[in-house]
Amino acid sequence: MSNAYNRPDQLSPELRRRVLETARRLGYPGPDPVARSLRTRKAGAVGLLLTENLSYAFRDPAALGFLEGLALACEDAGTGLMLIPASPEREDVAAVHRAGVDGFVVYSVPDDDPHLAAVLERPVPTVVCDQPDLTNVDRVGIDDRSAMNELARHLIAMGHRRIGVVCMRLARDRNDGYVSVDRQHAAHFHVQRSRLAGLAMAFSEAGVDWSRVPVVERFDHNTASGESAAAQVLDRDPTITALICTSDILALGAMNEAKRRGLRVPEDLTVTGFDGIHEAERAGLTTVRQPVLEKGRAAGKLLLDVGERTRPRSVNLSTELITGRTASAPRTITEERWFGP
Amino acid sequence: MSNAYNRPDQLSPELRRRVLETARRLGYPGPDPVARSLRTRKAGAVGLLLTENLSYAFRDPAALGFLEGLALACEDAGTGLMLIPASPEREDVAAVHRAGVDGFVVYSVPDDDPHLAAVLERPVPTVVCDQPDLTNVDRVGIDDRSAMNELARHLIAMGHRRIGVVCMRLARDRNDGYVSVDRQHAAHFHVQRSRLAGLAMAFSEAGVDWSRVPVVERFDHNTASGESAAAQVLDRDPTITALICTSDILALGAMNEAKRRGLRVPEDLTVTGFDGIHEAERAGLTTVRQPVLEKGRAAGKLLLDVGERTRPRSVNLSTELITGRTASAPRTITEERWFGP
DNA sequence: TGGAGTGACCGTAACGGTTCAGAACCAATT
DNA sequence: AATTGGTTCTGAACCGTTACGGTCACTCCA
Repeated sequence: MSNAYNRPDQLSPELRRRVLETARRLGYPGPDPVARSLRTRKAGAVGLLLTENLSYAFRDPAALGFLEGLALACEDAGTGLMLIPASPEREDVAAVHRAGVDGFVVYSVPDDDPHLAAVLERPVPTVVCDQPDLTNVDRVGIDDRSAMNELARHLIAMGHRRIGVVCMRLARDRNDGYVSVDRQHAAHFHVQRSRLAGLAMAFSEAGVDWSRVPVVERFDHNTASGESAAAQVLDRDPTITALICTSDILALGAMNEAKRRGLRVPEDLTVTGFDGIHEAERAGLTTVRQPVLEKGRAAGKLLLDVGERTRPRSVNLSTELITGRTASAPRTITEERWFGP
Repeated sequence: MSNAYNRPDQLSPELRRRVLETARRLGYPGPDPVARSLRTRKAGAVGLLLTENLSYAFRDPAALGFLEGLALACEDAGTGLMLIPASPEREDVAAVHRAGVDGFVVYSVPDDDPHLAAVLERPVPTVVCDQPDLTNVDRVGIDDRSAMNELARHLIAMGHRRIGVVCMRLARDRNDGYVSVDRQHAAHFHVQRSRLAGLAMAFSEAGVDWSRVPVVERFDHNTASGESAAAQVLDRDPTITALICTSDILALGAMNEAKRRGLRVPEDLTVTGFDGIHEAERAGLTTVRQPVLEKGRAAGKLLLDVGERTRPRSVNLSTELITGRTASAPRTITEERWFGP
């Protein structure tokens, strides 16, 4: 029976014809994929864990690019891609247990995520993208720290010393406000932690006391967050010359807020982002471009590559500093040089 | 054993503890989801069939909206969403056979699609969105014909009689060029066929000879297609006062081309779209808004709604005519009235 | 004290395929 | 005639789980 469908060469055409004929007559709908998966130990699909309301993935351009790359890799391999329903609010990891997949791709989740823990218990290969950074699990990502460090040096070279920072959520708890250095170090999101560390290192070397740099965190990732965060920083510290945001979305929001206050960018305020999304390019944002689509594709390839099983493997993709039109030397540079930072 | 994991109330805490303890000691990774699916006849996932390069779904805003809505419905139900790798180039329907899912959502495929045929053979519920329009299969969509008809009447009321039309692909074969009335009627894509029919009806009633209206088709759906298609129409028929596009993407391309030619929109040329995507709104496009996210959500709900099994069910969502800034009365309206259309 | 009732626990039979060993058959060789 | 080789076909085992019914010990009440 099985042979009639899957291995036509193993039996005579006559028998095959007869088998298929009776199968049709009996209304047999073809081999059951689940039973097949059980026997062959292959599900023909990979699971994607996002731990974020799923619609986030469809609205955030960076996540979307990743998703597209992953989908392409799966398509190439003829493998299904299953989106696991794991919103942050539901602690219920049953969905992870129920997923009939050959492996998982985990995209940008906090290191204490319960769904991630459930994934790692499953006896299937896993690839983590961006975060967390786990030893003994395959990984795809970028060097967030040095990428941000490079951007910081770029601003420092321009003369910026009085800066403000807007970053994405650092942990699973909501903290829309200022971030202590302790919280920065304890952040459960490796990516944000690294980007802040890159900034801290560069500015410390330039003689700036990092502990006095205002860093504001926002839980939700959208332009409204960027706006309110920028407002919060500018309200407290109107003398800053640059506002560094850890994502383009936040930076676009910050630019809205700057315009609302009548601040010209970059003449009155330098604004920078991170990601290199399309909208940022259109706005001429100074930012760091990371290859989001390639990240997805690399994650898929790594997971589906049955060869090379010398785990763990780690892929670091390269980033590029994009010098746009939103960063320039601060107006008050000479004055600042005089008085010191 | 099974009870220890899934039904703690069926056994004493003591035994449960002992079972779990030994399980851990033996390195038992928890119940196998595939075996469970086989036994319970529930896969806990629905399949999505797109029959379009998967990355299309992530680039086309309308498709993306649908995807988001569907993902939300699945998330609410705690169900996985599996993207089936079925690019149009590969005739290989094995992926459909291999998918361990409880049902399929089919989004906008031609009526002669082989993957669709394979889906319909599977003994699981199916919901089709937009196209094709099959009797005895659940359906979610809009009334494309009357929506487009309403838009046409809007333009007719403004005085437009000399029009050109740009539409998306009408069949699986590539035909980048003019479309005969025969091909319009024979189109394998129900949605495009209906939209053209809505136009044809409105303009025929207004005294326009539909067979002489230039209709140009493009296989690829992007702004470049809109540009070249608009160019093709305007080259042959520079006297048209309105260019009606069957999608916003095409319309945005058409506007680019108009600008390139120094034609002002809407003073020199009226341009309209269809879908109501975000970018169209920003551009002030006159178009028809359809609730893409709701379509996805409705499709998911229909599929997952275990109750009501009086099939087939059909959901028609309502559309809305958006009067933007890209349509106005033709400049030559008095002249045209004098000489007739 | 016996019998019914209750609850905890356990054994077994599907679920629907794939795979593989070996039977059956036929032809060719020794 | 017996052995060998090769092909086609059949049957049984197995994948890991859940549903179900049966066993057993224990309690409660007459």
